[in-house]
Amino acid sequence: MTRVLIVEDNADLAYGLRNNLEIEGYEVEVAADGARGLDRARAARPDLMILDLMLPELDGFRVLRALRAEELAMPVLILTARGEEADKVRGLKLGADDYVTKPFGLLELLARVEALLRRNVRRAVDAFGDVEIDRATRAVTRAGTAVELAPKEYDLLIALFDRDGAVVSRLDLMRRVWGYSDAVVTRTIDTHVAELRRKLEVDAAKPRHILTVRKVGYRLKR
Amino acid sequence: MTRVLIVEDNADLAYGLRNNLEIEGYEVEVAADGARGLDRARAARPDLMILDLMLPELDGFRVLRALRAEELAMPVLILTARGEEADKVRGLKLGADDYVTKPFGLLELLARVEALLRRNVRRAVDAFGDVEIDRATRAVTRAGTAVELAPKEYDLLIALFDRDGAVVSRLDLMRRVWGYSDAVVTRTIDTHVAELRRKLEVDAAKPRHILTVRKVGYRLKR
DNA sequence: AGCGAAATGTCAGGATTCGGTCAGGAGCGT
DNA sequence: ACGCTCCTGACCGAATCCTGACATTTCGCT
Repeated sequence: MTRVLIVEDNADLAYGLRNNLEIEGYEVEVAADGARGLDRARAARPDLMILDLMLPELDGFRVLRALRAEELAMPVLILTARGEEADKVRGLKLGADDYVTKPFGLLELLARVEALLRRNVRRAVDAFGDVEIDRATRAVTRAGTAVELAPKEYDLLIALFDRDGAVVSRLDLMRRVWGYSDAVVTRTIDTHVAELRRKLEVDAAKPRHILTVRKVGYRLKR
Repeated sequence: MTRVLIVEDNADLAYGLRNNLEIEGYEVEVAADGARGLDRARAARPDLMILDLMLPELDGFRVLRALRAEELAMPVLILTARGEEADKVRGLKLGADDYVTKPFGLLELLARVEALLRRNVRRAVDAFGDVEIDRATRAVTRAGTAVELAPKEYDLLIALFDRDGAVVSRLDLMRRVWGYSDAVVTRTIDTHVAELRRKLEVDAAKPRHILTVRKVGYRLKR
């Protein structure tokens, strides 16, 4: 499910957007000011953010800057007021991916949202080593032969894969895969990692892709 | 220039549709009631009609019947209210070519408009395995012999088919087939899938096309 | 190098969740 | 009233998941 975060203080506009995006099949969350938007971006890691630049208190520019400083890399579509050419340019310089000028046509906005997501979505088939992942069907193959992954295993694999080789902390894994907000002390994560290694590594005892980072978490080396 | 006639009494909705269709490059005309719609269909001979079924006075069904009686053969896309299964089926029987359930997503509507206009040129028959789907008549055959599908079953099949082999989540199915916006906890989807398998699979216990993706939904493998 | 604590790996059974199946009943059109 | 369709809740088996005990590894410290 593709998740979209709308950061917009105008409740009516936000409501309209939410409705239409939901009808298109997105999972939508709305934040009414910049601070909350930033919080939700950190916590929920949406796939796309729609950001009004004109916000009370913490304005859109600062939200953008903070986002990029924290390396939250989701595409951002900014909403600018008509004629504010300078805002638009400044927004794009700060790392926005596209802009829409208010008042905008719904269709235009939806088209841009789709375009951004499509551009951002990795190729339909991801791969590392001799493992291939087909996200459309949730099918995984190793050296060409199908590997049956249980749901949690697949989710875990994706969570690791999407971080592009960077370490994913246990807490992050708990959040992304298990939906918990706090760390868990059991061996749950390790067990699933072990299972993944068994199924995807040539030698599970000497993993070459699914690596342990002691005291932190795991990472997936391509 | 492709011309579209919208027959819709809700002025706001008609306005929104007109705008978006015009942006897409169609020439659009709006009629606010059935009688006027019929007049314009006769006089302007549009390439496609978008017809709300719920109209004051002369309702959509009568417009449809009159159209077909006069052998005005342009494709007709009907707008039905959520849950009005019967209306939809009745409309299709009266010669409508496709339907969209309100509230609908613009992108979905545009996609269907395009599909209808395209189909007008060459009528497509979809197929997977030994199953064939004729969208114009909602008829399905397996190994050449007709299979009777209930409306929900057909809609479900189409929802799966249109995703081109990708997984369709339960939530998506709920939205696309049932028009709900939130997940439902009952066995509704599963029973209908079971029925589809019974009717379309060689061995329903070992489905080769309609596949379960645990924790997510179903997918249709061609 | 040797030690110990902490972190991670391993494993197996028991608990849980999920999907398949079914029958009953409501709703609706004929 | 009848038949068709659809929804629902209960039941069941199987897949999946979690857990806690134990083994092993890692790493800082002496």
